[in-house]
Amino acid sequence: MSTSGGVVRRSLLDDLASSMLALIADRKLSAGDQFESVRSLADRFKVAVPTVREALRRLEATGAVELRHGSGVYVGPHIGRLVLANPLAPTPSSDRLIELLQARALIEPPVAALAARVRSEAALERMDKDLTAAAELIAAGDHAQLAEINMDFHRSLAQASGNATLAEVVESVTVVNVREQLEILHIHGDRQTDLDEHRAIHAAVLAGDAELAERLTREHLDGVLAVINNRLQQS
Amino acid sequence: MSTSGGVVRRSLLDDLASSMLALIADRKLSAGDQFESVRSLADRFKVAVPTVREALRRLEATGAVELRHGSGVYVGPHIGRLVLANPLAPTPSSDRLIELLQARALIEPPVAALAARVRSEAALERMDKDLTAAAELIAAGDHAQLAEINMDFHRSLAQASGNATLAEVVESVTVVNVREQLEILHIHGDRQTDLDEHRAIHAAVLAGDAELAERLTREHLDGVLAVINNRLQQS
DNA sequence: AATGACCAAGTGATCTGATCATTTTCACTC
DNA sequence: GAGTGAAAATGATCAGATCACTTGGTCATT
Repeated sequence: MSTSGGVVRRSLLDDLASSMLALIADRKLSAGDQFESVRSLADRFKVAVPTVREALRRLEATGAVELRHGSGVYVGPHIGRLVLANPLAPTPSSDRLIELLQARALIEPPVAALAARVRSEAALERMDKDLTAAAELIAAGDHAQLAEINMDFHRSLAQASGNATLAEVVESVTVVNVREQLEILHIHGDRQTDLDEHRAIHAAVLAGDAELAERLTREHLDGVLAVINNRLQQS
Repeated sequence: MSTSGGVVRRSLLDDLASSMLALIADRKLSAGDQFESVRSLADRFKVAVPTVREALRRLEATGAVELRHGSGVYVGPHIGRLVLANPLAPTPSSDRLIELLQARALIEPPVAALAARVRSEAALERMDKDLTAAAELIAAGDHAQLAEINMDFHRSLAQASGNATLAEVVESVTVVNVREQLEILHIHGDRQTDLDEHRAIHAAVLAGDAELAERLTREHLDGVLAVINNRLQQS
């Protein structure tokens, strides 16, 4: 009896999927590491290749593994996460978009406050990098990239709270589809204002001023929400 | 040219998956509706059965569809959601558990406040039902079921906010694995106290007292967190 | 007429084994 | 030593068959 092979029976595919996760855990693999070939897994678990592939697709759907054509199966970036953005989510309707932003305006300010108290080292540096990158992208006029980086800033801010679950939640609600939706609606806030506000939030967090960080984050998101509400009423 | 068949090429499986989602959307199917048989989908998209199944497994992983042996393929309960609890998440460690509860203590109070302002009809009734059910389960001594219902109460509370995204976030952080973890750690709060606190929150929401609802929810979750911290230090 | 046992069709689950496409490695050439 | 190209490893997809479960209807029993 050991770590591998020989599933215990229950529904084959369920068992396969969890056995493979267990295998990854046993080997202490983490995101990016190579796992094991499809054929080898089929041999190990005594099942056919298509069955293994179904199980892998299930894991792949949530970012637990990645299948790279011609290369192999790798551990995915979202292994072990509790909260996820639905990878199959449709681009949100205007209503859903507003709802999403309201949710962010509710959640992120207290997260910023916590971040100001905790000030997780690595995340602070990441925020700084995000701000630098954003400034460059504004100068270069690359608005698509800028939108990404701005979202990154919010994610870095959440990571500074030191709470991985909160970081996952914020990551999930700063989902990229939103950018597409904003572009469809031709909504663009004042980019320089956004950057300034982000800088102010960063400074507040760095200074450990929780109340200020919370207030600035709330005002920032409420501002974004106001812009969007305005534009939507116009159309 | 029409709604079905004939994918546009990009990576077959990606296309298949999104084509199937598009098909579901076109037919205006919603959770629980029967979709289409695997073989029929294979014919429609001119691909082999195992390929269709891989795509279906991908959709299944996030609750977009369900495959019922001998019966058919059905639309899943999570279709269209933005935020999800990772269905493959491991039972959290003690640290992760505390983190999770801290996240809840941060997020849920403002959600409760919003709920008190919005008071979405259906959700209020659901909260009431949850409370009734909880009282009965306490009497019956069914602690496992009770834990579920208590989580349901928190989800119903979030739904009362009228913001689907917030409801999804709260649903994701009230993930069921936590119950297992609590049982492993032999942590049980005072059940009657929990029920009383839930009732008080419900009353505050019903009365439209946002400040009170927020405060009570915060105290409630901080209390749960305190209990867990105590027990963990003992061991 | 109501009930229950049984059968048959539909459908998902899994297998076998082959072929194509992409990536990676490495020996060979220049 | 650098570039090139074949070969190996590996994922992607196909085809068709068989097993297992669900469901609805038939039919005998009561």
